[in-house]
Amino acid sequence: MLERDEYTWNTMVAAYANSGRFDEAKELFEETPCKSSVTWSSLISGYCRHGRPGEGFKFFWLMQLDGQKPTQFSLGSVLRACAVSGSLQGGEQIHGYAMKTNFDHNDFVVTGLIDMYAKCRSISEAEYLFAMVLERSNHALWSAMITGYSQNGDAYKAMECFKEMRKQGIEFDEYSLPSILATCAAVSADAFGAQVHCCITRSGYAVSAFVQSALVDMYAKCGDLNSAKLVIEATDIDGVVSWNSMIMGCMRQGCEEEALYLFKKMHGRDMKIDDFTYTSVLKSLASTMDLKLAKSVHCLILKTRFEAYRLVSNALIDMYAKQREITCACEVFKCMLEKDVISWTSLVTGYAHNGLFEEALRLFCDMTAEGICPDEMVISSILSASAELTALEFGQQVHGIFVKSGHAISTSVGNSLISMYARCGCIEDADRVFNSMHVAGVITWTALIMGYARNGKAKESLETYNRMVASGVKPDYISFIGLLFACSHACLVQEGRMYFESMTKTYGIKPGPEHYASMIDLLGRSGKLAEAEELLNQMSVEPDPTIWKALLAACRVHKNLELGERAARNLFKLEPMNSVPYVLLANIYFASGKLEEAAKIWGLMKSRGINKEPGCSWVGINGQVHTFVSEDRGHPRMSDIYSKIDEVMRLIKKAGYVPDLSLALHDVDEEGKELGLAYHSEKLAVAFGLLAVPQGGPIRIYKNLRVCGDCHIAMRYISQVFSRHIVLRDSNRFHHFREGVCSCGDYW
DNA sequence: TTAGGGTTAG
Repeated sequence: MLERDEYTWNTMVAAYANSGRFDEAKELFEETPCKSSVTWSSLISGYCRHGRPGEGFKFFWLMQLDGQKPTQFSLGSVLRACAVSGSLQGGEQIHGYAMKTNFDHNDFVVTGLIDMYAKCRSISEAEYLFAMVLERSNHALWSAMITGYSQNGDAYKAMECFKEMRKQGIEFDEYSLPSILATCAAVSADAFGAQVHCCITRSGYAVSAFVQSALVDMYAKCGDLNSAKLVIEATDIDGVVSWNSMIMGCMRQGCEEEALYLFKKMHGRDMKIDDFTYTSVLKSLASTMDLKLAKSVHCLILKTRFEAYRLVSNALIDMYAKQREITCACEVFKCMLEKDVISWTSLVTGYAHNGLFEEALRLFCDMTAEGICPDEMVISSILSASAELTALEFGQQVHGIFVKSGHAISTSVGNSLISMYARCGCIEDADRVFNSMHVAGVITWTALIMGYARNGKAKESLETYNRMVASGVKPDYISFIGLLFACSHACLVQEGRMYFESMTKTYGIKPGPEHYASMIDLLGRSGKLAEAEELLNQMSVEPDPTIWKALLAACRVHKNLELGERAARNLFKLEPMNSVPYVLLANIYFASGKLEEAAKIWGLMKSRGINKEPGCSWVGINGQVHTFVSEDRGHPRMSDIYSKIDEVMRLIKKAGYVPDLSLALHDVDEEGKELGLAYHSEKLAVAFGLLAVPQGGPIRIYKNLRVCGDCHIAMRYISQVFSRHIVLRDSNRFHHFREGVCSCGDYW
């Protein structure tokens, strides 16, 4: 064997270690006859660069045991390893050792320390070290500090630091530029970014791929796609990062087609395509609904083995779920070897997006059982699914899990909690969450406005709106849905008209179908059918089914046959299989004495094979749902329930309740009618609630259809006679019965 | 011969 000098041994160890061939590097290292600090540093640096901080650390301490003194090289390497792996503890240990060995004033080591502290989220430590440096003539030192501020989300300080660096006559370089541009991108500081761009053009750094991609990303994030494109076209560099940023930028601006075109162009040019490219492309595909293209991109991902990247697979799950291909989403999820919280979140949200709320809840349980700690995204998502199912107990448990996780309640979790509690009829809890939040944005306020409206508290809803405006938060499209909903459910005609007008006049928001539906409901039910019709005729878009339904319901109350017929005919066209317009129209005929016409509608309904959805009420107790239909005999405690109903009827009649026999079936005698009413699903549910819910607790009943008028009266009496808070959520709204009074004021 | 700071993504 040829004699090698120390120089050659070291070069060889470094070459193997730096290319990640650790077995060979270690073997050579062992064979090296006189190991110097350079030999050690070469091996340590290799481990630290290649994401193996544990081994880097091990050899660093072995080096000291071997009697070698640390150098700026070995210290720099282990600090980098700590920074990359986020190991603050390890970094602090090295900091202590650097002080002991008098390296704490070495430029290389201090830069490494600043970088390590900043990346370990201890920006004040980094700031302190930076302040302690007397002679700051070093690029890297400034660069580390600027990046530190930037990555810790302090854009202002990053920009100030950049300006101060320039003031002190230190030139920027290709390292400090991408950081400052990323800061501009994060806060959309396009004016500052453009100034930096001018400096770049003059300096010649525009040819650096790092600088170019940071510039493209800055413009793309600030929404200036043209400038971003010009930056790409200005040089011959075909950097994958620049293209990725461009694709993301197009996607964010809603130009998915353009994003996909760029991807095809990359593919056609045989450019490098990476995991970032695929995640951005999949995100674009999620909103295009182009399943064919989606599948071919999926094939490409499989062919190039990019499904091994968790973020790519997560994006695939999300994309398929949004394209309503939940089976494909499940397949991708199942094939993943290592799932993270985002993988689970994507599928949980995907289920909810496809209306599979029970599956979403089940998957969330599987996730916690697997020991995955839920983050705020999945918490928000699962709270919405719980709200959809009015699964209060589940929502409460999720709230508990989140509190236990020790995370502070973020705005998105807070908003979801308010909405969940309000939609489950617990408006007091919604209000409590609202008051505990430090930041209330328009979504937070709107959740509470809508919550009060749903729960029959129109006054509080309007008050909340006024408080929001007074606090300087501008209402949005959805705020007005809540507000007008509140007005319509409390018959506040004056207020409704005023808010509806202010929507366009003060805030420039064009009313949508939801706003019209509330207004027409409000005007119609308060008997102003002509005004309702006028508003309907003014609409610039075609009225949707909700609007016609509101009008038809109003026509039923006010017995307006002509308008009712118009509304019903429109509904027959728009929703041919919906039984509601048939039933309502038949009722209008019936009430106007046109029995033949009524019978015709019933016949029409039958001949078209449309069935009236059977009324059904349910009560959830200890995680179990108890469902009742009218005259149900299927519940295991039926005899107790029927005895309780007899008792209830006896007691509430004594208190003044008179059954409304007009709401009973028409073809039975008086006694039969009364009994029929007594065994409506709502009454069976409340009787069960009285038996099963301990005194003092609210009885929560859910009904798939609107509550029957007689049951509504009975609930009022029951709440008084039995001193119970009864919460009844029907298909339309919440009714809170307390001491003989309903929150809806009997207007519903 | 060994070393410090940089861009894109739910």
